[in-house]
Amino acid sequence: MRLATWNINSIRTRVSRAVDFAVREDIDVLALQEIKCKPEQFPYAPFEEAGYHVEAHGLNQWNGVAIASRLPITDVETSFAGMPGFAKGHEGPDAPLEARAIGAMIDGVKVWSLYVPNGRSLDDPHYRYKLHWLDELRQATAAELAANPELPLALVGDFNIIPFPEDNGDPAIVEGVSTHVSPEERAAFFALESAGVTDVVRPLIPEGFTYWDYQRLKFPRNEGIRIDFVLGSRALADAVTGASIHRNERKGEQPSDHVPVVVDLDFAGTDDDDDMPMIFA
DNA sequence: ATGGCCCATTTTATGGGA
Repeated sequence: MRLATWNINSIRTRVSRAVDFAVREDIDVLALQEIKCKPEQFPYAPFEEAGYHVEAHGLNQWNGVAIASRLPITDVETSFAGMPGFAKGHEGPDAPLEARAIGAMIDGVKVWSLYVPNGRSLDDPHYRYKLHWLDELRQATAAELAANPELPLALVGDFNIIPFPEDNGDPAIVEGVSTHVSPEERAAFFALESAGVTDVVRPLIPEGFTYWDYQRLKFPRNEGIRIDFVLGSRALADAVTGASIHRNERKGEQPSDHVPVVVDLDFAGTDDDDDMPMIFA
């Protein structure tokens, strides 16, 4: 399986970019974030003509996530257990859920396309929402893997966290001042490791940005940040044979401000049966 | 001079993005 994640920043504006990329790169599963539309507004036809089935989750013009797949999709979910909601002036347990998660089983792999809340500023209610959302994601992930430790599980998407100082090439994002780099956000990101998932791209690609702001010539100056990740359970990580960050997708007409991140998975090479020897051809 | 963008919307302002 060749699995990609991409914050597309409006699928209606960039549908040809998304489909062209998927076809050109031979992607089996494309997880999208920020589709910025409702399911009935999603441009399904170009995907279907290219052989992809799409499951989309969107409630309004904000957020929105989807999974496009050439392989059969089952067990679609549009929120994880405990996922909190948010609305202006409407914090708390009864706040409405946003369209920030869609999960599905695809060829034995559980894939979640995630769009983590931005946080806005350190003193904003949205920041507390972001930390709560991440803590619930950690708990849901831990529970899912406790119930099925051998599950190949992929949490992919825009995490809106810059894990390491070297992932921040944007001088506008300042440690101690800005969101995305606070100790609490980084702790929430690394706490996902305790739930059983790790960044499977980092070992193969130690350096590289996935987002450059549209403003102030950030891309030509290479003042980007690394915030888009593929986190995998042990069974998934053991199957990774390659990874790539598609920096060229930031170029050209009407790019998204994010670029795709791709991982190659080969489960045939994984010996996950303790009683049987590996069979070599 | 130290800024310069882009998206969607019951659009000509506003909310959101990181």
